[in-house]
Order: sequence, then C-alpha cells, then structure tokens
Amino acid sequence: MLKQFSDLGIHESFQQSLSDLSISKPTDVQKKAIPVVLNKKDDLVVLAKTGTGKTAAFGLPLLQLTDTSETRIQTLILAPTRELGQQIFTNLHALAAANPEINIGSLCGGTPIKPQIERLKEATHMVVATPGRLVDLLKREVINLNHLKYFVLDEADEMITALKEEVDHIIKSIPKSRRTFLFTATMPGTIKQLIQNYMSKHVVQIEADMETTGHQGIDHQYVVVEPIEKLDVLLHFLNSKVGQRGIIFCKTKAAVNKLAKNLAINKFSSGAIHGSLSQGIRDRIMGQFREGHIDILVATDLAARGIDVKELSYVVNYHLPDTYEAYVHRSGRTARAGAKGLALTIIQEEEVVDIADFQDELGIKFKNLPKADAHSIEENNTLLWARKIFKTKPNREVSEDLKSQIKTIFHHLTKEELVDKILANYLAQNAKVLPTEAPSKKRKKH
DNA sequence: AAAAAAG
Repeated sequence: MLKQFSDLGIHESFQQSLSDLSISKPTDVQKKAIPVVLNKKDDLVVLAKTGTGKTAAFGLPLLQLTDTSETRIQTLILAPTRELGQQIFTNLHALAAANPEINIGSLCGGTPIKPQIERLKEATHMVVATPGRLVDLLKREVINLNHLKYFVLDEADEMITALKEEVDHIIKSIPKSRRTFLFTATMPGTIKQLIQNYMSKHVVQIEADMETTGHQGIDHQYVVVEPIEKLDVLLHFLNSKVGQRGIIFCKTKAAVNKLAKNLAINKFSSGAIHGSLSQGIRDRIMGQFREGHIDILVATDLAARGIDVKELSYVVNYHLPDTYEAYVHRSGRTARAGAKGLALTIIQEEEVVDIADFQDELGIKFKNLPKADAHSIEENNTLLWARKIFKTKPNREVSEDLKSQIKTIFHHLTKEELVDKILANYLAQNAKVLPTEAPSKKRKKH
C-alpha cells in the first residue's frame, strides 16, 4: 500500500492545496522527513537529491504545527539567495492556501526594508529570509525571534560555509530550545563535523533517494572544443534546442553579460541574471523565465541552487563549476520531479581531467559528445544569420524614396531568387581565407 | 578567483 500524505500525519485541510499544486503522492524525502518534523521533539538533517520536493518536506509539517493563537514568529526559514527565498515563500503560501489564518512573511533583501518593518508589527507566524536582510533587521531591533520554535536552513552546506557569519549572528538571536532542520542535496565531508554546532536536540539523520549513485534523470555529457570555437559550439547546441528551455551557467558576471548580449544579437529568447543586477531586473527576468516568456536563462551560480523552474530540458556549463557540489546543484536544475534532462559541459582539452574527477567523485558517467564538425557549424551560423534577418524589425529611418529605389532593383525577382542572391552574398562575405602555411605549434614548452 | 548576502 503506497503511502499518502494523510498516512504521514498531514491533515485533510491540505488536500486542496496539494491537488492545486498537482502534488499527489509524497516523495521519498517527504515520507521520511514529515513524520520526524511532526514528532515535536527531534532535530533533523536531511540529505536528498535535487528536485525531490524538499520545500514541501519541511513546509507542510511546519505549516501544520503552526499555532495561530501565538502572534510572535515561531518558524524561520533561511535560504542563500533572494530568488530561492522568494520561491520558498511562494510555495509556502500556496501550500497554506486552505489555512489563510497562517501569516507568512518574506524578509529577503533587495527590496525596501521599511514595508518589511511595518509588516513585522502585525502577527507573523512564519518568515522566509535571506541572511543579510535578517541580520540588518536584527541590528535595527525591529524583529523579535525570542519565541522561535522551528529553524530551517535550506541549502544548509552553503549556509554554514559561504554565509556562516550571518547565520552565526542569527543563531545567537534565537532560543536554544528551538528545533533545527537542515536540508541539503550535497554534504561535503568537511561540513559533516560542523553540523553538530548548529543542532540543539537529538538529531535524526535522513538520506532520501540516495541508495543509487548519481541523479537518475540527468544525462551528463561533455564536449571538447578549442577556446575560439566555444561560442559557435554553444550556438549550434542551442539551435538544436529551439523551443526547449534551459539554463546556461557562466563563471563570472562579466561572462554572463557578454554571452547574454551575444544570444540577444542572435535573436535567441534569452535573459541574464547575476548578483550585480538590480533586484527589480532579477525579479523581472526570473518571472519571465518561470512563465515561459524566455527560453534561455544565462546565469552565474546565483541560479545554481534550489531554483525550481518547470520543464527545463537542459543545463549548460559554459564554464566548469568550481566545486563538485556546484556541478550537482547546477545540473540539478533540470530533470526535476522525475523528469529527464541533459547537462552539457563545454570544456577545452586541458579540462578533460576535471571531467574525470567529477566522474570519480560524484559517481556519475559522462558521455563524450562529439564536437559538431566545421561544416555543420558553418551551416548553423548561416541559419542564425537568416533567423536574425527574419526577426529584425524594419528601420524607420530609411526614406520612402530609398526604399522604392531598392524595390525597383529587386522588382523582377521571385522570392526564391531573392533568397538565393542574399545567401550567396552572405557566403561570399564570410568565405574563409585559406591558410597559406601550416598552423604553428600549439604551445611553447618551458 | 568568483559567487552570494546589506545599502
């Protein structure tokens, strides 16, 4: 007999929200974590793969445990990025739809702090926050966490390393008697020892869906290119994926800007997101991506963790991730909730050893995707050029007189003849200059 | 070295 949410102790009142969100059966992590959260005593460390429903695994039981007669904050959820914080807030809101008396607050940065301060004067049961903004609110003494009962660290490994200072500050402001729940998809060995410092009660450890090595739904591939071909190979790949959606990860903000500009020039349906953009722009781009108005998101590791966007069929690492964990999180943006997805990493020859490391360390098998041949790349570039023409808006500066002269020149041509001529023109302009001597040796040896 | 998180 398959377990239902009701078998885990979740009240019938959540049924409507769950079916509205098309959640029917509990996932492995939900089956294991929900009863522990509901047991009212233990702390919890949960290790579960990307895209397996961690938010609902703590969200549902914590919503159910909420005491609406208590007006002070009882639950705090911390996330490493504003986008993830907002996503968790939105999901909790949807899960709580049938219990409108539960008041949930969002305390993420990048948005005016005054309204948040005003809002905190009302009864609030649960808050989702990013660390920087919460520390700011604590220093201003406008938030009271003295009655906190439940403390969730999502992306716990990242929170207690990269954001350690803020998290430690926050922990000093919440009661020792609270229960602590850590959720993560990655647990580097170095983090394991740190965890004890954050717990205050008996700790239940849960590993969900971890019996198989590697994320089942992801097809891991890599392609080896010369640095100069990188963009062409990416454009070739993207042209084979038109109509599908995905994320392209770059190492730096500057690289994101540059690549996004290039995709825009080539008329791909794309947008960029990184930490130096205003929150307004970040929100707009994420919104457009979530709603399917944009097919391709170019991003830094800002978007690597937790972000859940429907129907992403691929992830591209335009630059290698820095850590094994970053690879897991980036590739985990695809193949969510049981779906399939492709994770393509574009590298140069020297980085093949890094792929071998990823294979060994993560226990996943990469396929070596043969690089598109020069002819096919050239054809692709021609297609991009045609699409660029097709999507170009008419230039209003051109005078009617000039336009009519040009029309006269082309007057007798059929559409097919016109296409032949502009294509021949393009090809002539882009004809390769043949090398006059053999290419020089790749690299000098010292 | 870079990314995130405060403004």
